[in-house]
Amino acid sequence: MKRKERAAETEAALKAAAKRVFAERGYLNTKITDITAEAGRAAGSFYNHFAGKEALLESLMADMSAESDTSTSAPGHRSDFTDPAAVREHIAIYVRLYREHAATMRAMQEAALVSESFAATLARFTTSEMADVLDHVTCVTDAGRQLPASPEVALRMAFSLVHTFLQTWQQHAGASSDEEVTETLTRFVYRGLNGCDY
Amino acid sequence: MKRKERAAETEAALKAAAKRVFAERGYLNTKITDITAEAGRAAGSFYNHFAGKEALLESLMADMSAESDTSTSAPGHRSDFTDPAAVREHIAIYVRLYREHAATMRAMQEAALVSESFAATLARFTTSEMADVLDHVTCVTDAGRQLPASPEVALRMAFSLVHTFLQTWQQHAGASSDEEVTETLTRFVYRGLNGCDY
DNA sequence: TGTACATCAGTGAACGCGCGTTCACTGATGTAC
DNA sequence: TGTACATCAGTGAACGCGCGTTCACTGATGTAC
Repeated sequence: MKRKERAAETEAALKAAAKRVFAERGYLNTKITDITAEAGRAAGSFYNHFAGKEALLESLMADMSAESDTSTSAPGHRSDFTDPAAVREHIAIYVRLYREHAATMRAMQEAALVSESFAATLARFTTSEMADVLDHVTCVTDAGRQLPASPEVALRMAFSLVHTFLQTWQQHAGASSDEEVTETLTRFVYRGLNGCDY
Repeated sequence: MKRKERAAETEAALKAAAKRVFAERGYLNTKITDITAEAGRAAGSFYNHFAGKEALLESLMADMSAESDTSTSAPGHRSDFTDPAAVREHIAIYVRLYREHAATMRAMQEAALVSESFAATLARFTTSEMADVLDHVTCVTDAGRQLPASPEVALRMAFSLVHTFLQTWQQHAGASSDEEVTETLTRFVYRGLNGCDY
């Protein structure tokens, strides 16, 4: 079975190369031959593994989704967003996910701007991520505090804040540590949701 | 001088057509001939007025910048962000600007992803917008309250929150009025900056 | 175990599509005398 | 005011570049007997 191994190796090499190249010059600016060159393979080889650049990105996205599922299903996590630690914990998970998959995130963002179907995929991803924590937000109203909007909208704002901030922050990479970023985001989001500081 | 009039008319028609087409299918997905067709002109006519799609977008961007300058220089506006009305007023201005120039905003966003120079232009625009209100934010610390981060970073978070929210909101267009959107954003931003509700 | 054939991963030159850009042309407007 | 020529905005068919995609070929791995 050396054949399948070899094929799997090449496929992995193409995906890894794609991530590197996407991170460097972006998804839309990347040509198929950029990926194959970075992976050290011939142009034609690409199509033994993917139908096109879109299919490759879908594959990268699937990897990220899978990893996201495992990290959110960690047991015993705090689930009440009136508790600053709970907010911080969830943001930290997201910061880690973003750091690992920054290239895929950026690529998805670009693809979503251009393609309806990628926009839908990305929207589905975000929605599913939000669904996992929606009940954490309703704890705020249960505690007698007032959210800035409906739970769905408030959560969407929190997510877009985290998302955009991580995006701009990782461009000026290494400016600050994960912990600092997490703390800053936690402060703003906690206040926004709860209407008070901690 | 009928010639110059006619040329100016065509140029205006091309810009207006571009805005419509950009809004509908995005900047990157738009071909030169899409714009000329929408404007009811021949393909070749385009190059009498613009060196390319980029130059046209730069022109639209310049229009937006100009308008932004006039609207922020309105006299007698409230400039202390410990006052909810001041926050609301500024957000309202931004909501209006965004509504007017949604197509240009979206186009710039897309162009910035693909081109360094557009990324720089957009960054400059955002920075200059932020500079106009930075002192409003420092009022918060002057009043003895604690910002969630440095004034620059806190303001950047507020901006990206507003920006992203408007972007997703105008996709599901007409879901809510300008006033509602302004109020929702004001709530979240005010809390985030001041650490308390109003 | 050896031989003959089949299958598969990988190669890279070549093909062809899509679209930006050009350019010779037209008709209208402006200018010179 | 009239005539002859110049200039300009606009036209759209055609050209050509860039890049995605194909395909005949190679050498290696697997299979049949």
